Amino acid sequence: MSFSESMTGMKRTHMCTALTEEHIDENVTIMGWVQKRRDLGGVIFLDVRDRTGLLQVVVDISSIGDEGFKKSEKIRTEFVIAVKGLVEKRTEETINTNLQTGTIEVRAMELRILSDAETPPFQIEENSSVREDLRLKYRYLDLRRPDLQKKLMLRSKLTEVVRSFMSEEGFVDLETPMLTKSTPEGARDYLVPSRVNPGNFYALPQSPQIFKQLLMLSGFDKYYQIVKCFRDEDLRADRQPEFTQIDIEMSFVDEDDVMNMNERLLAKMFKEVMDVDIVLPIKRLTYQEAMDRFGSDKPDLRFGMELVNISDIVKDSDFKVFSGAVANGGSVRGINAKTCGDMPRRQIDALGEAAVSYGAKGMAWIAINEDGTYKSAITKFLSEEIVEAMVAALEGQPGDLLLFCADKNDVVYNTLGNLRLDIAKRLDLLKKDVFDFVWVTDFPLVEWNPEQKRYTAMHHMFTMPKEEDMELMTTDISKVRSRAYDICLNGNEIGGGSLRIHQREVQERVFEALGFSEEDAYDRFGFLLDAFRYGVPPHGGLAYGLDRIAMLMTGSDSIRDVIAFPKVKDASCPMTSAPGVVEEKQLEELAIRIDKIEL
RNA sequence: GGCCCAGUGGCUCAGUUGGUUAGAGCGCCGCCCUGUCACGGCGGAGGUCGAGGGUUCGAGUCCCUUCUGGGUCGCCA
Repeated sequence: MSFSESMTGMKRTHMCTALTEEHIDENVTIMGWVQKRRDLGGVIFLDVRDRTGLLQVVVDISSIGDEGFKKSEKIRTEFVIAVKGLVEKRTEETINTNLQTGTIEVRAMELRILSDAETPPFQIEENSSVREDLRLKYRYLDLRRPDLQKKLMLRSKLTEVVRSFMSEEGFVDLETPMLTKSTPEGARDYLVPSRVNPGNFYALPQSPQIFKQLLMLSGFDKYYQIVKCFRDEDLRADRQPEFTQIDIEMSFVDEDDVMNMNERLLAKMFKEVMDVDIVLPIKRLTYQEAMDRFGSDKPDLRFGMELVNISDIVKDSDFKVFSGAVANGGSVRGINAKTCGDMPRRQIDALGEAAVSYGAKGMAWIAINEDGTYKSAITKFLSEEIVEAMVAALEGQPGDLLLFCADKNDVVYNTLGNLRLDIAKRLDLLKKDVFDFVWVTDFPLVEWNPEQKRYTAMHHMFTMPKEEDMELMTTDISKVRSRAYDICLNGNEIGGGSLRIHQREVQERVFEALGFSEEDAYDRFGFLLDAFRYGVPPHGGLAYGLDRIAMLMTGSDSIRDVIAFPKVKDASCPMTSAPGVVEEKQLEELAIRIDKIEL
């Protein structure tokens, strides 16, 4: 039986933790949820919770009267109550140092139950260890937990800082369409059927890329938008099908202009939200350097363990795994897992299995015993001289574990780059309170897509090639570098951007190089190419993954923790059960027939 | 789509080589208690061990299938 009283005649005067010793002897009215009740028989203590925190209410029969006390005895966890009462100082012995408001309490003079509540399916408490699927089914209860509230409020603070900074810098906040045109390149689109154009579909934007470029062409000069974007791809801890970008575009700028402005933005974000000082300018690595040293285009610079190329040392050895890889145009590289020399064989084998999952055929290793001798399955294939040179190249010391991978370069990078992270995690080198930024620049313009057997844009098709590489466009496009840049934080890509092509003929050359006929290009991007006839400012920009930044700021392991209502692995929502089937009538109106449903 | 991990009262977990009636803590319900704040005391309810099938004299435990969730590879311009 539901039970509730009217709020009429009561007005909240303070949030729970707004009350301090300065309010002693004041009459106040507080409202919130009952976190905990401690019924001692003749006196009842209630911890009342709102988004600011907890406050203790004392219900005493001498203050509240018979009827009020009787009512209070019915109060249970998560009831919503209003309390009119007197702020009192606690005696020395009854101070609770664990509570922000622990030196005071409110003596209830009048109490109303605004809403009763069933016992929740899990306890509402900080740092819950409840299974996430249950938490997400009852997300509205999960969101009552202080840690999640803090994270979402930090996110709100973050967007507030961004908006104020962008506004001060003269950026214009402009909205772009959510119902737009599908662009088959890149990620899969979410499609929206059109009722008035049967058989036609909108796509939800993967990013406002083309629109923001057109806004530059229109003369808005500086644009930004905090905007939802959609990608119909598989989820990860740091990937949701709908996510939020801080989308930025500027006219008459080069790389340094964009990067400098964004460094100031990042510095302000981290100063005002986290009170963390970022050292400017932020380090820069070229893509090639990032791959060579860290095996990743989003390197984690919080620790060393850099990759070392030992191809020259082993290229003439009799060990075919090594010499063969070099002969085939690949390389042999290693990393030094410091202090891991005593790792049990089973764990080394597990690393080897991980290496295979990263694409390698295997992983070679040399453990250096404390007495300087080696434990290894490969040293017998190599001369003592080569082994010594390998150890020296990796600066191996007694107690170290050296890991090697020999293959094509991209496999070697991927394998060692990931092993480097696995080992760092094991050695607890990934400190969450350290924020190490790096720009990665000079990305290749294109990458080979083995499935489609053609080159596809690495960033996107509007990315400007480097001028000095322009002549390679027709001879060897795989070597063309682009004027693209990513901003990485602790091994996460938190943003990326580029200077855009603003010359129509360059854009057409890129389309052509990517295998688009003029007809295809016009079919898909004709409006953009047309627009380019009418005066285009040189422009460029950047887009941040807001969720990822909030995730890293809050030390969360998943962006689900900084999104109020996230989706789970199969892109469904456990709370609303979206997506769901729709009525036949709706499908008819949209001229859609469901062909097959796999059950 | 592949691989790995998890699923046992409302929640978090334990459960030995397959062997009596499946346990604990928290929560919940009732009674008692006027200074608790992890309140305390006494009593109590609550389980098709995710589901289905199989092996076995006997399955929470072993095997197969499947569902749910998480991680990851592919994928993500």
